[in-house]
Formats: sequence, structure tokens, C-alpha cells
Amino acid sequence: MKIATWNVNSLRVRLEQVIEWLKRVQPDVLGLQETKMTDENFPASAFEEIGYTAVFSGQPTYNGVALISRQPPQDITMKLEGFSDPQKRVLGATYNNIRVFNLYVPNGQSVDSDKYEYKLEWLNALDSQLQAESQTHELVLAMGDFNIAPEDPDVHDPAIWEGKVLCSPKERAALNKIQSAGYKDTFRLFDQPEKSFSWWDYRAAAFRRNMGMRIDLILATKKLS
Amino acid sequence: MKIATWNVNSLRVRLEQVIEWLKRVQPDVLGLQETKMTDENFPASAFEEIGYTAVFSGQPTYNGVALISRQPPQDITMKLEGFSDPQKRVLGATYNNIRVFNLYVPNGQSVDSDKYEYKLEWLNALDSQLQAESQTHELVLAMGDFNIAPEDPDVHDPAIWEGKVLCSPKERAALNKIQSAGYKDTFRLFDQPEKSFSWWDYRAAAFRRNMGMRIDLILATKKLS
DNA sequence: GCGGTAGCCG
DNA sequence: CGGCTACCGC
Repeated sequence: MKIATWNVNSLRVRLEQVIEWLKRVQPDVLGLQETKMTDENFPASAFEEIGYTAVFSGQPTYNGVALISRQPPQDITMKLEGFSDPQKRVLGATYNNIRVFNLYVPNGQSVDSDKYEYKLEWLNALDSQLQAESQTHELVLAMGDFNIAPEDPDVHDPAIWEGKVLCSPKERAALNKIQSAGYKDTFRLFDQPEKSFSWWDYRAAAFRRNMGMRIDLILATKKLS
Repeated sequence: MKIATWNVNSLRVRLEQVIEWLKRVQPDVLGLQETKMTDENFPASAFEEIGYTAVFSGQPTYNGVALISRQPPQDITMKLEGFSDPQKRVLGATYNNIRVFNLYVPNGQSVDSDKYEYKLEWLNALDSQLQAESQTHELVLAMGDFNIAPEDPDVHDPAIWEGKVLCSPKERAALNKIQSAGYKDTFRLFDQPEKSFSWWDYRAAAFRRNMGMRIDLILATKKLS
């Protein structure tokens, strides 16, 4: 199984690149975040034409997630249990006995904002969900844009980012709680080059200088990892 | 002398096409309307690079006129005498003893709007200006987006447009007044194909069906015409 | 910086 | 519809 995650920041704008990437890389499952489109507008046929199935949970302007897969998804869920949220950030589905969660964790804006509190509550609900899932499924995978850099090696300049949103202790503690319940950060199961990042801020021309962070993660239960 | 007029609806967006057109057609003078840019942003160097001089009178978002020419402009004016107007719709300049006015006549929106009254007042001031110009210059040319279809043959469907803005009697009377003072509608000095238009509404896919109007005009004093 | 929205104008 | 201005989020 080949499983991947991609924050597309508008699927309408990025569709052509996503289709080309799928044709080239041929993953079994691809999780998309920030599709930024309603379900009525979702370009399902573009994926069908190249042999993929899509499930999606979207809204206008913000958020929106999708799972693109070779096999049809089963037991689809679009929310975190017991956490009422109009924002579309969760898509769970089962493929061949692997329970897959595609997640767009709230960004949190800054540690002193309401959005940060929402992020922490959301992560708490995610922890509950993933704990429950690992009770009922041996093979669980949780991937997506976590908007958390797990540790300092995941940050281009830890001193600058210390305590800031994406790196703050409470977020990292929330992620640690999930991990200590058995979910492994799969990227760290193997040796990796230094300064391996998944996100670079548009605003600072950060990509050119590799001033990035690793905030997109694929977690997996022990058995799966 | 080859003289032309073009409502560009944003010179920033249309610049490349304007430059290519100038290189191909090589007019002596080109009047642009709806440049939609401030003078600070005007791309004067793009014209200089291909051997043209530009004068311009712009504002943010709306209106804005420019004259592009081989020869440098003389006796530049940017207003109608005795008509105070923050909107940048007028550019006059002299080239080789030809007095040229580039005009973006107000659209008027609808005959029952304040903008229609403004259009009529503006046209009255234009008449005064052009009368005065023809006293002091034998060769006067007034071109641009007049937002008036002079006569029914200039309208794809005169019945639909009867009495409406762009065709209403008061506008046509204002234009007739200018014409009867000696300014000729140069397009009608020669035989022309039926349904020759200069503008088609974006909104109704009007271009595809040639549902246009001739509202962009080049008027010239008798001696010049 | 690069996505998105909404409203204004012609 | 296709420009514009604004603002929002990351």
C-alpha cells in the first residue's frame, strides 16, 4: 500500500497537478486538505477518468478534505465523535482493513487567539477518536496537515519558533498524547535527511531558502507501522 | 496620419496586446480609455521601448485615459474647460497641427440615474470645449468611447435599445449638437458593412452573436475629415 | 504570497 | 463576464 497526503490550498487551482501526480506516482490512497470547495463543485469525474474513487467533505472558501483511492472507501466518517464542528476537517474510511483518517488540523493562528483554543479542543477530540479507533482496528493510519511540528529537528529555526503556534508546548503535548497511545510518526521510523520539511511559508519566500517545517504527518498504529 | 482608439478595460491586463498591436499596425496616435491605473503605475517605459511616447491621466479603479504617439504631444490638457470633475476622462494634445482629444464619455448606467444626468452635463461641457477648439484650430479630432450609438444602424437591435442608455434621445441630441457644429462621424464618411460594431457586452456572450453597438467614435472637423 | 470571498462597475 | 477594491486565512 502506498498512502500519501497533500494540502492543496484549493483543489480547483491544483487539480491538474494532482491528476498528473496520481498518474505518475500511482498511490493507493491520497488524502487532500484545504480543497476549499463545496461537495457540489468537487471534480469527482476527473479522478474517475484516471481510475480513482473520491470521497469528500467540503465547504466554501475554507477547509475541505478528500480521500482519493484505487479501492472504494468503506465505513466513511466525516466528523470526530462527540465534537460538533461546522468546519470540514475530517474524513475517515477503511481500505482493505486499514482504517485511514485524513485530517486538516486547525492552524491556531497564534497561541493567544481563540483559534488556538479551538485547535487544542479539536486535538483533544482527535485523541479520543484515535484511541477509540485503535480499540476496534489494529491497523489505523492518521495523516494530514497537523499544523504541528513534532520536535525541534522539524523546524528550520527552533529558536525563532520556540513557543509559537505550530511549535508550542500544548500542541506538542496533544500530539505526544496521541503518539504515546500507540500512533507512530512514520517519517521517523527511518533515517531521514536533516531539514526535511513539508511546508514553507509563501510570505517569506521561505521555500527558496528551505525555511520550512514538517507539519504534515502520517501516524500509524504499532502493528501498521 | 493613422489615428486609433481603444477602450482597454485595464491597461495592466491589456498591456501586452496593446504593445503587440502597436508594433504590428504602427499608428501615429492611439487613444486609450479605461486604463484603470494611477499615473505612478503607468507603464510608460513599455511604450518608450517600442518608440512611442505616452501621456496619461489616471486614477485608481475607474476611468483613466492615455495618448500614445510617435511624435511628442504638445499643449496637453486633461480637463474640459469650466467643468470641474475628479474623474479622469479627457486628454487633449496637439500633434503636427492636429488637435486630438481622447475621451471616455460617462456610461450613464440608465436614463433614470444620477449618472445619466452627469453624462448629459459632461457632454454639454464637451460640446463647449469642442466648439472652442474648432474656433482656434482648423484640424480637430475627438475620439474615444462615447458611450452613445449615434443612430439605429449602429445598434444590433434598435427596438430593444430604443430609449435606453447609449441610445436615448437626449444623448443622441448631445452628440448631434457636436456634429452639427462641424464634427463629422468619420466612420460614416465611407461605405461600411452593415452591423459594424465596436462594443459587445461581456455579460450576454454578445460578441459570439455580434449583438454589439458602435459607441466608439472618431469625430473630425470638416477640414480634417 | 497566494488562495478564497464579497461588492461595485460597465 | 471580467476588470477592480477590499478583506480573510495561512
